Amino acid sequence: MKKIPVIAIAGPTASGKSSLAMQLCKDLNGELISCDSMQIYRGMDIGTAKPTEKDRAEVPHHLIDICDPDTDFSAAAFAELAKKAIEDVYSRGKMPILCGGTGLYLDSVLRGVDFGEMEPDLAYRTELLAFAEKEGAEALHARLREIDPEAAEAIHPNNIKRVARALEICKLSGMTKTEWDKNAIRGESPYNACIIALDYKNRDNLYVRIHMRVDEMFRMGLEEEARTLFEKGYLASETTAGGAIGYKELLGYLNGEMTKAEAADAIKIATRHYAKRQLTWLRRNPAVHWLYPDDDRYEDDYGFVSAAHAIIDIHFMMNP
RNA sequence: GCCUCUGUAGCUCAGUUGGUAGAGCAGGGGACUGAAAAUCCCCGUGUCGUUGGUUCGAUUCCGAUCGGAGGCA
Repeated sequence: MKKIPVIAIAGPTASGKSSLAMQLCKDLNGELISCDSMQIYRGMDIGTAKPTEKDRAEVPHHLIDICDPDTDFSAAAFAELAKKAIEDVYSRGKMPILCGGTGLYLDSVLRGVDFGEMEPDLAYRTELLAFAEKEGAEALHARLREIDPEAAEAIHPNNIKRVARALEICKLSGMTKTEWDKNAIRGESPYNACIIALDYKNRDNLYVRIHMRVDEMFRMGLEEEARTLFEKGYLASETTAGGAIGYKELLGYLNGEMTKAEAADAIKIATRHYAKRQLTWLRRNPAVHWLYPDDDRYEDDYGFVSAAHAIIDIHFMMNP
């Protein structure tokens, strides 16, 4: 059976993914499918650098603003929705173009992981974290080692979140996490994906873009947006949305614990760290085609976009 | 002009009772596959302001000198 062709634009935050993806959508009669763990939340617009109304009117965007910030979301839920979106776009004769910085989400979609039905067990999670708090991280890790030594070997004892997650999967699935993973990733990817990832020759160029973007967010009213979310109780909770960069750092300022300048600085630092982690995630994937916006050989934006087209053309020529 | 404090890693600072030094942050690298903008792991040689002296040996003690902060005039 012929695989559905898709294009994926990945890369660290503020690298220029969105504008490249937008241009490709226009050039290739495509629709954009966001793979971003924070842009799915309504009301978090400025801090997550969501595409503008104008952009969204020009090119259809999928999987943005699909739930409220207090919703429990997961990579599995995302993969399910993304699969439907891709099939929908493709069935209408358009090119699905994925774009986003959440590596786990992107991979979950592209690998065609079969997650199956399983609701998260939040009560058990809390219980495990409380256990680690009281008895120590080593004690929690020992519990996992007893049930699933292989998974325990792979996860550092200090990483209690992931140790707890592994135990949760064991409990819910009735098998070890190691076994569960083997079952889930057995299937081959249903997509013929051309993955392009952006990086900068000079890391400072990326960081300057990040700094400018954060300053711009403040000018656009990030503070007001954060205050609104804060008042609705969205930021106080332990939800995924509450961990979003740009909001959690502003909490300290809204509580009067730091100045606005200090909060802005904290946002920039957190964003730089995040960008670095995104690059680490992408670098281990041998399938990605790297593209450098600050490469001297691109005289202008047009040259850069042309390079992206060349990569896409070659990919689909060699993988029809 | 005099007195006191201070000058150590990109930044903030420890420290060496004289045997050339170490934390946090920043920065770099890595992991990650049903919470992921989350979570976790690894990486610290720098003319110890400069210059004389004492000493086997000084970043550490003494003198001078140049920056910085404060006080008295």
